[in-house]
Amino acid sequence: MIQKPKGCNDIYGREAKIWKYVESIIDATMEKYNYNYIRTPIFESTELFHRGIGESTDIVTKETYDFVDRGGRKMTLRPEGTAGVCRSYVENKMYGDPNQPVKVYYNGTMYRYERPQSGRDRELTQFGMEVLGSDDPITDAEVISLAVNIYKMLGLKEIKVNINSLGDKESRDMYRKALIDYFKPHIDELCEDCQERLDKNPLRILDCKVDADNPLLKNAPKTIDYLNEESKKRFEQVKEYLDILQIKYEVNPNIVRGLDYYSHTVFEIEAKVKGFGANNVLGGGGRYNQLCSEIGGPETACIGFASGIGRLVMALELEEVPLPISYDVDLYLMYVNDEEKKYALYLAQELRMAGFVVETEYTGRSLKGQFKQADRLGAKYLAILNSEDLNNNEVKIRNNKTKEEEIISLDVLIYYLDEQLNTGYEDINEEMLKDECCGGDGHCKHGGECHCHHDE
RNA sequence: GCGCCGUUGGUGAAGUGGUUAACACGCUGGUUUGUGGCACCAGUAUGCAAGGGUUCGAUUCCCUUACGACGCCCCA
Repeated sequence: MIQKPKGCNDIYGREAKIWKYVESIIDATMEKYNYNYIRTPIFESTELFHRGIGESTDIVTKETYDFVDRGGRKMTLRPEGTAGVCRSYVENKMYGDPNQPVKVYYNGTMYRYERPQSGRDRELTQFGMEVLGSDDPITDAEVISLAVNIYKMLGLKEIKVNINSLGDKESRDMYRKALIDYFKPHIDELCEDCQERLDKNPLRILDCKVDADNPLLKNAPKTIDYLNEESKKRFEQVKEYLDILQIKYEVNPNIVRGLDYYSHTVFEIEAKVKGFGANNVLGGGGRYNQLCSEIGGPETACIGFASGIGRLVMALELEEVPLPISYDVDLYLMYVNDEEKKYALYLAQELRMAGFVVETEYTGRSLKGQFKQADRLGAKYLAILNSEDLNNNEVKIRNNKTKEEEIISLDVLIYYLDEQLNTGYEDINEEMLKDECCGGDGHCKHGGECHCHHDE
């Protein structure tokens, strides 16, 4: 049997419905913040990622999907979205547009050659946004709050925002040196991995799982102490703006982010949901003021954020967030003989064009089988086509909830269904409101007694 | 790149070195000449991930590969 590639997924059924819903919320929220949708290629010149991400980590050397095309060009499936957006900004000379900063968002698949585990696949879908062309801390705050608000709009409650500042390049280099000086005399007290990290990536030591409880880490120099005056002031402003927006955050000096291109603000948003595996970060981002110039453009101050949709969907499921997803069909058309079948085919089209969700029979089931199928589909109404009725220009309609049947004239069928189904929808909406009316504590926001049904 | 555990039908799964691979759900048909969801009856894997090995004989033991799950490294 032909299997899908390792670490890739087929998204279908209920899960696919959730994805579409999540993406619709992302689109709607981005539009409100006036971020414009951007699509860039799924593969780019290998060089873009090498120069953009930096050569220092394992990432570029062994964790990308590289290939040579038929023309001998070195290509790489994009492992992230930021580099492509920056390339596009530079190549299309968007920096020349008087309308600065340029605010864009994307949503697409990324490819990383890694060993799959919980919350980590080889093909993943990320959405993200970038603000290019402003160094004002107000953009840092906007990006962070936009990210948080998308999660909130989706109904996620258990999220935590961690922020930190790496300062400018000068601050960052000083800090890196201070860390190495601090850990070097104590190298034997660190785990094997950390001993290797010391020279390669000392900031990562702070994030080590093995040494997490080592007092050495708690007393290690903090990024914030190594910020120069300007960087410090900048960070304070970001925090002030976040306070104004009432975004809760925690300053976490261990948030370092792995890539070379980050400076100043960096942040991660965690899902604090039970059942998440080792990878519980929904998304993260930060400021990258050097990237555009590194790939050949003008120096451009930028900040961005990216988030994996797979993990997001996982969080929504684990948190059991109620989602407005409908599986039900309005009407299921049943028939037995060929004459009825032809009419069902015709009628289904008419009703669909009139705006109803209509299903009919495709596999020649018995009438009994069709009743069962209608239930599986959650059909609200059944139309039981009968040659005799049809000859009288009528059709038998059954309310599949009350089991009541009525003979309806075909001339008024659309009107009849519209009336019936509209009341049905109102019922559903009222039920949904009830579920959300209190926070689970029994005190109804609308005043009065709470009639919500809570499992606990 | 490293480690650990898995892979039996449409689904959940039991099981064994040896003629017919449990059980349940589902599905299809019948009892019910066009109104089911209950009940009863019947049908439903030429096969136990793939390849190789050990063996008289392997789904069952061993090896390799693929994929899945979880963790490490890394984390964009």
